[in-house]
Amino acid sequence: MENQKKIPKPVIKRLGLYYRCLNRLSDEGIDFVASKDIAERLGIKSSQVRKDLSYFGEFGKRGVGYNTYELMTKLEKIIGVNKYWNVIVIGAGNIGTALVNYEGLRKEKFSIIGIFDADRSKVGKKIGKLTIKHISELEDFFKKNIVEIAIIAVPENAAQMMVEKLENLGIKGFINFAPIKLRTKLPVEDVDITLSFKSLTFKIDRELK
Amino acid sequence: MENQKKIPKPVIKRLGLYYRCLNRLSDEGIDFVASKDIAERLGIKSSQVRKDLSYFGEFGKRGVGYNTYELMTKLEKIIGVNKYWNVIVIGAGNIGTALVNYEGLRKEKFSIIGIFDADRSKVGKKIGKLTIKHISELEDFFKKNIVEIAIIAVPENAAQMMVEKLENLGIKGFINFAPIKLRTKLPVEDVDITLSFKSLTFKIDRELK
DNA sequence: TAGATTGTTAATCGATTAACAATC
DNA sequence: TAGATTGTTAATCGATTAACAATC
Repeated sequence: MENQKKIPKPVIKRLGLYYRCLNRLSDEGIDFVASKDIAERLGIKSSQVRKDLSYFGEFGKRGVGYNTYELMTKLEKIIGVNKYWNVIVIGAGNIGTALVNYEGLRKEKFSIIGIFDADRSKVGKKIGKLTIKHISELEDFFKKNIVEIAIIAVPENAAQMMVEKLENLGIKGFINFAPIKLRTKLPVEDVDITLSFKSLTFKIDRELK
Repeated sequence: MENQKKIPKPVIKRLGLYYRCLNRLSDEGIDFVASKDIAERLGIKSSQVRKDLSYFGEFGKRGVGYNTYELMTKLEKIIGVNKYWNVIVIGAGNIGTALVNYEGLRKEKFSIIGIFDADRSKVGKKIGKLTIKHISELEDFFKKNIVEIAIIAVPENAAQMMVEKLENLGIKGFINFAPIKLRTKLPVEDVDITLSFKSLTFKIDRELK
């Protein structure tokens, strides 16, 4: 229920953290939890937890806290991981291969159902249970499968072209590993581990925390 | 030169983006660049570029812009990637293995010089040019090598213990892949790809950009 | 009831941006 | 000089936090 107020970007990032935290609490057999407890585990303020949740509804009981399982289920729906998402990987290089092998994704409701590469010498090779397909097979693949998310793991110069092709085929969003800003009207999440390393060295040199 | 004013967190994140952008411009043979051009490539405002840079000095020429190579070199020093950093990986699972194989890190001045695991059945196996060592060999390894950064790629329950061990051995900072908040006085950068996926599905469901 | 904790408001804090004098 | 673009100030915008009435 409730307001269609604009959700601040930092809140979106924290939703996943809350969800993860609730999962842990649930595993630990904790049935009720106060915003203060969640905040402590995540190293933030309890008022921030309450404020963030308030964008989506009223999930707590005053004087008591939140029902762990109930809030977890609510967050699951809000984030959209109450169902499996079909994902394809574009680019069977180092990153693409690693992602297909990474079982963590599937656990979090993301199923990689295909991997594609432009290099014909890679086509036909197996990665886990998947066989690398050629880029030219994409169109056909979209006809036979529901594909929602594409992981862009191709070199920089090929990324934008692939994005346009996939947009035309009806993809819904991108996880982008190419070190470039993608031009698209669809949602994109950029991932660049080397940027994290650079933030770290900056902090180390300045003795920041 | 200049002020020891506090650097806003978002600025730290953008430094790497600026550096990357300057690298491209340099490759493209562009000798001078205006803040407007940098901003356009990154999808931000030119005043933000100028303001961000101003925390570290005056690098431009009015009416002209910035000398690409010069600014790149300055940023390199500011970020701290004007030298190589020695990195070890803790945990030879999926993520740890992928990182050792990922040549992108070395290109960005991060050399992985060791990988460690608690599982003795993995010890002795090769990943690229490295041989997996047992956790118990860490102390000795620190005596024989300069180790600055540790990548935590072990399961959640082992992460905090490893952090404390490494802190005692004199590590300077952590890249953390464990889905947990590490308690340490040293700088940490958390990396969690599944969080990016969750932000994406949230946006897809709400038709946000 | 007494104690605890929510949901929300208002105050504070921090980051972004427009605007412009300085100057190449 | 005329035009362009910086570096910086001040205004705006957005996010966090403290505080507290509501209520379990």
